[in-house]
Amino acid sequence: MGVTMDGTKQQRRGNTRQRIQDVALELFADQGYEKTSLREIAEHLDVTKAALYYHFKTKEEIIVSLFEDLTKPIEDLIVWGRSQPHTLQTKQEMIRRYSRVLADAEPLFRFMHDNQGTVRDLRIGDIFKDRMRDLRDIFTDPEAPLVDQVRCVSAMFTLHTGMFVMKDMDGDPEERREAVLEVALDLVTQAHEHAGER
Amino acid sequence: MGVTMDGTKQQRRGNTRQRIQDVALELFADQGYEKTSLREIAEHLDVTKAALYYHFKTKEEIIVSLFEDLTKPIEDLIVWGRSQPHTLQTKQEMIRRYSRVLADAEPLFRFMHDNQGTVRDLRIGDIFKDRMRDLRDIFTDPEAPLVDQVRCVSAMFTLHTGMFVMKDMDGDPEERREAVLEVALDLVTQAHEHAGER
Amino acid sequence: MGVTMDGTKQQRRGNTRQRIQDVALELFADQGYEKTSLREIAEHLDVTKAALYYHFKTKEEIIVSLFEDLTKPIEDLIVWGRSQPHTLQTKQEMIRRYSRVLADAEPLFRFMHDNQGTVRDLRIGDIFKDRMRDLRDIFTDPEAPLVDQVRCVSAMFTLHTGMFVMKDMDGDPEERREAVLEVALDLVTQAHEHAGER
Amino acid sequence: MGVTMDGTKQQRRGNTRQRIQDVALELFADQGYEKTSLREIAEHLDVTKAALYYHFKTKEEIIVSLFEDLTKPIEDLIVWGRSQPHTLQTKQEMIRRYSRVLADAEPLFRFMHDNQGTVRDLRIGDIFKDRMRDLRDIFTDPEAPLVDQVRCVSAMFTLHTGMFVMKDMDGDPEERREAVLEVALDLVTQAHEHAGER
DNA sequence: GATGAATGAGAGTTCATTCAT
DNA sequence: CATGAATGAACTCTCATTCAT
Repeated sequence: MGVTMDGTKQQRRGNTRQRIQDVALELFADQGYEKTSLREIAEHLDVTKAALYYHFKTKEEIIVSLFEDLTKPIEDLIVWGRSQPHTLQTKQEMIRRYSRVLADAEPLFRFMHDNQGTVRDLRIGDIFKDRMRDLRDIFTDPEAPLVDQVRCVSAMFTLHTGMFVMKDMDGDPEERREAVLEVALDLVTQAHEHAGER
Repeated sequence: MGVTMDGTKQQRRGNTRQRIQDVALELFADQGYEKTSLREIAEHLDVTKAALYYHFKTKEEIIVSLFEDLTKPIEDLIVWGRSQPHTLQTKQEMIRRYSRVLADAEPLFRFMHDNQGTVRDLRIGDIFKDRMRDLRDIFTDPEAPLVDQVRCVSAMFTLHTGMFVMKDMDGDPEERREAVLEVALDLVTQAHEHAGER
Repeated sequence: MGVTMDGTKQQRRGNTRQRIQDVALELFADQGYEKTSLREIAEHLDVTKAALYYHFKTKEEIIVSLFEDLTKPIEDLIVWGRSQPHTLQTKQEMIRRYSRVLADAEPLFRFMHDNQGTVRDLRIGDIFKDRMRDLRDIFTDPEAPLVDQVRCVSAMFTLHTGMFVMKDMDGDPEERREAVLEVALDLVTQAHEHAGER
Repeated sequence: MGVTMDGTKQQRRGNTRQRIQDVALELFADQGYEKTSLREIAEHLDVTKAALYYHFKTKEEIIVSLFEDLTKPIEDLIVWGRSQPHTLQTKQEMIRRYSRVLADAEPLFRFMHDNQGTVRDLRIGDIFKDRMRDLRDIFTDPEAPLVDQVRCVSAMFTLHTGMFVMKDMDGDPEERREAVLEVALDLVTQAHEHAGER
């Protein structure tokens, strides 16, 4: 129950779980997982810590739930990628879609990027690693030369870098996004071309 | 003091500071900064926590000292880069040297990579950011098209990714290192070529 | 409500109170009173904690209710004992009946035995103490020498010990029960004989 | 540092560990292990909770340390018992000594008696069980009839009961102690006599 | 050059209990 | 007859830090 202007308590229409997730994600992304305490999350929501435990069994479960809810689009992307022919077009489209996925769940991926060490220790670490590998396996031909495999991985991580590290570069964000995308597309294209030459 | 064969304690003539740094770096790189407690460091050294405070004023100072001691090569690289003409050769040589620098202080850079969020909050965050910017400014012509600037940044981060993320890829490490280097070199070369076309 | 084969919930026509008692006793006896949480009880029953509060006002009331329901036989035994002449036969028969009572409500008495400190703080502590005193007063003649009073108390507690402590002794349980009973009977007999000698 | 009459702080001459044990034992014996919080112990000592953790790694370690420090006499008794011939005299002397041991470390054994369930879960549970078995093996001849074995165990537990349960009986404590001892001695004597008859 | 002893702040977690629905 | 949502108080435990010796 919250407090209204006249001091009475107010119904929370069962959206508390969602609100916890929202606040937690914001704080996790801003300050990191370990530096964000449950007290802090609770205070932001005007709830007691115990309330958090009604909705989530542990602190880790909060981040796991966020991960599970927000990485659905990546799973979808993997499914889609697997259903397509392994052409250059497909790979380019994958890069474009992946770029969009990252942008849509920016806070989560910013969190993952800034806390790679922490994430690895959490239960989501392995899952995330698997997803990354799945994506890579769609981009790269395991028979391809190592250098082309690297190019593809580099394309993926260029998107990450573009989102989370180049924030301080000049130019407006949208322009930068396009430039990053172009470089990533170039990388997969080059990787593919060599394949054709073989 | 350590324990010798006859059970007596042994002098560690003044190298304790160094030993603290060594152990701390190992633990920070393995477990992260916040998940490594001073108690843990002290135990690994068979010393009390208070002893750490004799050598370092705070926990943060330990990592700062590591950073300062170990990033000298990057400073040198920047100085060198600035003293050279802005040719493609220079940039390629920079990439090669940077790659070596990363490899030589692998634990520190692995730590920085895995704990980007934490690092940002620490005092070293700004310093590191400045270094990265300095490097970038040597690689990229601020007048160059955005996409080429991105390419150069991407080259640098490809080296990072190659060191800390692609560990699970097949192939032996040395081969992988070379492949990564090749991709990075390609990226700066492309960035440069376009510049020439203008 | 439970789950039937077609997935719908099933009536538990008013026996929930009973089921709570059953599960609670089992858990209390196994883990102790304080180490058993209401959450745990509720989960075992596939019911919410709040449901427990519909049937019992507090956690303590659960154990009180168990105690009241299950120690009726002891009350009966006391009533019977008082109605009999204070002969040796009576005392021996009391021992036999007491032994049976303990065996019949084994989990409760095991709980009481293992948690004597806790029980003392609970509301049932005093009640139980009174019952024990009542029993003792039937066994022992307050005029009898102290040593004989001790013998009678010892007889009673030998039965307890026999049930809850000697579980790890060799021999099959039934044999052991009889041996324990024989020792207890001996003790009251000796107490009585001395009385005769006076 | 403590507070003196004039409000200044006072040295604690390194006896804090001992003081923690003393206070903890008193509270554990009075209220039980789980119902005694570390906050409570700390407050009694005018120290912070963290100070307790300087001296003991966990709450359980406090009780373990008490157990280890205070049950040495039982170990000694076992050693002594094993070195003696298995005569009636030995057994009787064992009973007498055991009675004294219990009296000397009364608070610890009162705690053990009142919290048998808790003790079982703690690390000391198994150790204690072993000690009891060792004692039993000295008292009882494994070849003896079951009923005589029971008599011996009963003798031991009569001593316990005498110390911790019969407190509310009339008569002065010393008289009661003697009466209890007499009953226990009788029990082992009877057990032994039967053996002779075989 | 280092230790022993302690602190204050705070962490995550669990508990019995309440109450509107 | 029972649930969903929440609370407040307590818990054990850990941390970086301090300081007299």
